[in-house]
Amino acid sequence: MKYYITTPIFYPNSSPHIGTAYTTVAADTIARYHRLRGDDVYFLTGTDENAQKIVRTAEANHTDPKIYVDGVVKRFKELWKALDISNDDFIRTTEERHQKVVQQIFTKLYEQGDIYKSEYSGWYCTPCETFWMENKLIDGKCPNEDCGRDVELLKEESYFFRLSKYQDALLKHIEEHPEFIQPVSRRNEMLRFIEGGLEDLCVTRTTFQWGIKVPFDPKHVVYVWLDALINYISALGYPDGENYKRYWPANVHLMGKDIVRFHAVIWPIILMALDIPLPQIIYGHGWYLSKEGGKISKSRGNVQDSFELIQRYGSDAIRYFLLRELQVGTDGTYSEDNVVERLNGDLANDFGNFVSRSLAMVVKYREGIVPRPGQDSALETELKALSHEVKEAVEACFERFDPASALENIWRFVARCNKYVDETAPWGLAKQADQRERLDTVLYTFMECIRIMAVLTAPFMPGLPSRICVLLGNDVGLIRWEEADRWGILDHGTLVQKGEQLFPRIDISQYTSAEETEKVDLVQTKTSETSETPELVYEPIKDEISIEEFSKIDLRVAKVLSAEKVEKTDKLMKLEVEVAGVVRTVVSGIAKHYAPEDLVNNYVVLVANLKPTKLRGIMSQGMILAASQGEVLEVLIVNKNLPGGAQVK
RNA sequence: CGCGGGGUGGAGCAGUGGUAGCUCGUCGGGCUCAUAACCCGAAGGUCGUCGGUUCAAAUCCGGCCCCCGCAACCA
Repeated sequence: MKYYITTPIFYPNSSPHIGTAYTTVAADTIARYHRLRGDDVYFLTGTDENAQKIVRTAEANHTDPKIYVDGVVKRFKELWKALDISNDDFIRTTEERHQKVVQQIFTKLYEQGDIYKSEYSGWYCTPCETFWMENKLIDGKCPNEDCGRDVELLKEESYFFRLSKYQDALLKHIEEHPEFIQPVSRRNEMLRFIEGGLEDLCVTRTTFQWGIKVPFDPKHVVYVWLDALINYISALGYPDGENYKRYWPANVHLMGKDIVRFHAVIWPIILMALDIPLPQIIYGHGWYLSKEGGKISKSRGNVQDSFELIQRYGSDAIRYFLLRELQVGTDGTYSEDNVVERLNGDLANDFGNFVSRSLAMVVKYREGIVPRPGQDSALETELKALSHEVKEAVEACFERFDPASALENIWRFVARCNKYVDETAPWGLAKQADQRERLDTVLYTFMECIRIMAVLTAPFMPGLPSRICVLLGNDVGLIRWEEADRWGILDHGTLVQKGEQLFPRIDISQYTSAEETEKVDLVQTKTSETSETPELVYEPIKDEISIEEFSKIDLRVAKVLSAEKVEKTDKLMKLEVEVAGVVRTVVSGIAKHYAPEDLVNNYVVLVANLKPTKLRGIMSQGMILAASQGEVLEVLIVNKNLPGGAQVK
């Protein structure tokens, strides 16, 4: 059976953090599982490089987009290698093999009328240099209070993809294939979204050049999704490639829940328009959130360097944690404490310790030679039945894309093995001469338990099998999925060794101090190392300006008369300030950091001559100065009793 | 009323009509092969809240409160 599995292609606008690694680790585990079962697996991942955001980030780093992207892509590949990701291919959307296919498909869709040229239009106010949506206009004039002048309809030429034409066909497909979008919560969401009506999608831009050009109209660049989604077939060599014929349609596209919409709407419609079979399953998993409940992201300052984590705990442990902790379909909590808890509890105490103690006994009581087993007792029979039950449960979990439950089941077996040690008490048997055969059976069973544990965990922790095989007499052929519930596989007479601990326990106190010193390191490296780190912590210093240019900005002290949160927004606060004897309304994005009463009667710094603008329907006349870095924000407050209106220079 | 997810013993989570379960933590005991690991036992929950359906509700229906993500929004 062929099995084609993909991850999304990632935006290389910064290095991947541990949350984004989940999709790839999960896909890798599924891919490895299918390979172990003998399937003909193709596993694809890659990077989505044709985005405007990339250009901006590159500019901020004073470098060429291509050079910048090459650097980040290298980091991605290194990370996947560090995490033992076994992808068969890595596609970059800047590669010719991809661009060629996108252009070909674009042309085809255009020729058959599914893509058409039209205009992307908006009302433009020349003095304000602003586009306005039709519904924002006041009496057909510029809504800017100080302006109110006529606006003109300006158009940007654009190509559109006829999503609407395929809406019904798509709905029909989703309804007829309940497994198409998973889990069900995502499916329901998508059904509701599509039923709400699809609008044709704008698929080109003329305002920037970085990207794939429309072959017959090169001033247009293909825009985001139409380009990105096609990677799933361009990587296979569509339309004539061997791999395309062999692997398409995909068995599953795995992704985070945020991009299910594009995969469940735009992608199937592209394929329908091209008369290509649709992928079988689109699976949207949840996310890792930080302990505080927020998203893991750089702007929140809770991102930890993935390489650092892998180096500290090992790829297998990190993979185990990621796969074990996130419950299917919902969001999970990430924190380093949890990683250590899982590592110590599940991997060191349960798994690693069982391996140690059982090998130690074979070495101690039988000189490391695996004995020939005698008659089974009820205990062995029960253990064997459990291995069968667990194997089947794990297989069912893989069918449902549920690695967390799969591991939970495997650990039922691990726990049972530890209990078996207690029940059989080999140290007692060793003291009784007439229990020699019984001890042989028990010790042999131990070794088989280790082998089975290695087989079951192989897809999740790919570093483990080879390490365990070394302990069990160096036979690399021991890892066969179909033998996960068969017994009597390991030859008696095999010489085993104690070896090193598979998962040494982590000392919590040692690790916390390590984290603190690392923070100091980070600050130091971030300041010295500027070009190396793609994740810029500081905005680059802007270009020089003259004193004349600076003097155009009129900064004034302003007294806050009143403040209130703007309804239905998270960040906005509406302030009444007094400056130079005039009362002004200012809207500011500080509501997350200040309560209204914290600001009233304080003197703040106002950019007094900034062009007013409307925010959530409220006209804001100026801007309050505030310093911010990551999560922290502080409004500049003037303490001496300066009158509202005093100049700031 | 923009869309969606969630509120279950101290913590993190399972559990879609019939004695409320898992992991960690806590307390007590056992064992000594092992990585102060392993095994057994115990304490601890009005399953957010109010109302409804039912012989029976964590589970189904309705109202409300709270948390989170997306979207919007940082002049």
